[in-house]
Amino acid sequence: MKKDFLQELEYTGFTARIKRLSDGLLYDAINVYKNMDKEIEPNWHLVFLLLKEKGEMSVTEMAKQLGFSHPALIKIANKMKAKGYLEGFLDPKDSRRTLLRLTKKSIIEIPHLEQNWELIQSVIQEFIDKEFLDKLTEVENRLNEKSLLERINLKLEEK
Amino acid sequence: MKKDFLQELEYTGFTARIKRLSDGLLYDAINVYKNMDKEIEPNWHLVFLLLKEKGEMSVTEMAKQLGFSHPALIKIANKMKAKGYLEGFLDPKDSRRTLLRLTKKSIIEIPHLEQNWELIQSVIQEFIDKEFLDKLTEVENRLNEKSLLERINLKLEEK
DNA sequence: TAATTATATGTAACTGGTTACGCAAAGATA
DNA sequence: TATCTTTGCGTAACCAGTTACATATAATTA
Repeated sequence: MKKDFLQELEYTGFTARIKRLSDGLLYDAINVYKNMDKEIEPNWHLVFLLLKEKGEMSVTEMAKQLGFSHPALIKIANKMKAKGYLEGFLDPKDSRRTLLRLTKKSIIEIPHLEQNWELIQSVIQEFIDKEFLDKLTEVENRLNEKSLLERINLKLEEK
Repeated sequence: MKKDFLQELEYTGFTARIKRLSDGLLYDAINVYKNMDKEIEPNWHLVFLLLKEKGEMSVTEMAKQLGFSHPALIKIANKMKAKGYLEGFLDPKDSRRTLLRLTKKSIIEIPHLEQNWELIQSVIQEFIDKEFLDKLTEVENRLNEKSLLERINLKLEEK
């Protein structure tokens, strides 16, 4: 199997390869959604799933769960609100917090959306397997314990 | 091991997890470089390596090798030129092409930079292993054969 | 209770990438 | 050779995320 430049670099090319993979998937996903659901953007998917499961959540909680900064989540939420999929209201117990929940429109449309998600999921299973997901989880957990930045600072101190 | 929301989603969370990993590594890398080499940015690394190996290359070739769009590569190259690490000149055989090469300054500084790269590489080896890289290569190759987008369009046609 | 500190949200400015477009040179074809 | 098509570069406009900052409320402590 012929390897490309980044693949040949082994560990050195790792970060760039993950970025390449991520960007590639993202731009494909944008196009997939463009064809399937004109109104809906790819990263709304997880917002739907999260709120479907939890009912309502604050901005910060959601950002943490999904791995975004809170300003990023606010931007996503504002778009979804503008299209009528999401509504926000003040937490009566803590008026600093804005809680978000799905609208009726979302609830009605979710079954239709789920068909698309299932299709996408079945395609993802074509090119990744359980083993890869497990390895990925290991990597995530190691980085969660100690980030790349922390690890490098430690090494620098050692010297 | 406690799983987070994205990890629990299995295949559905895959794209988002790759993105989370990619972004995390990227922002860490920015901070690492901020501490180590004030002048140098993380994604210059691969430009140095590529030109060190190939001597000189055109903008489009480099973009393809590194998985960027050509405008992205031009931006990176312009920054590197501004700091004196890179120089461009017209290809005498094809005056559409701009060839890029490393400057003397780059050649002199590369040994110093290599120390940092080795340190980073040794840290990457702490949280990924050969097996993970191999699995990643498999995934890349499958997607190279047929992208996510192509696979989904095929599935849609089947129906 | 008053003052301080911490947390939640929202906005602004920035960044690293993209796509879209225009122009010039090279290659292919009538 | 003259025209058409393709390729390569560069710029402009855009986008999804970030960090930094401001403000308001809640929690803690003197």
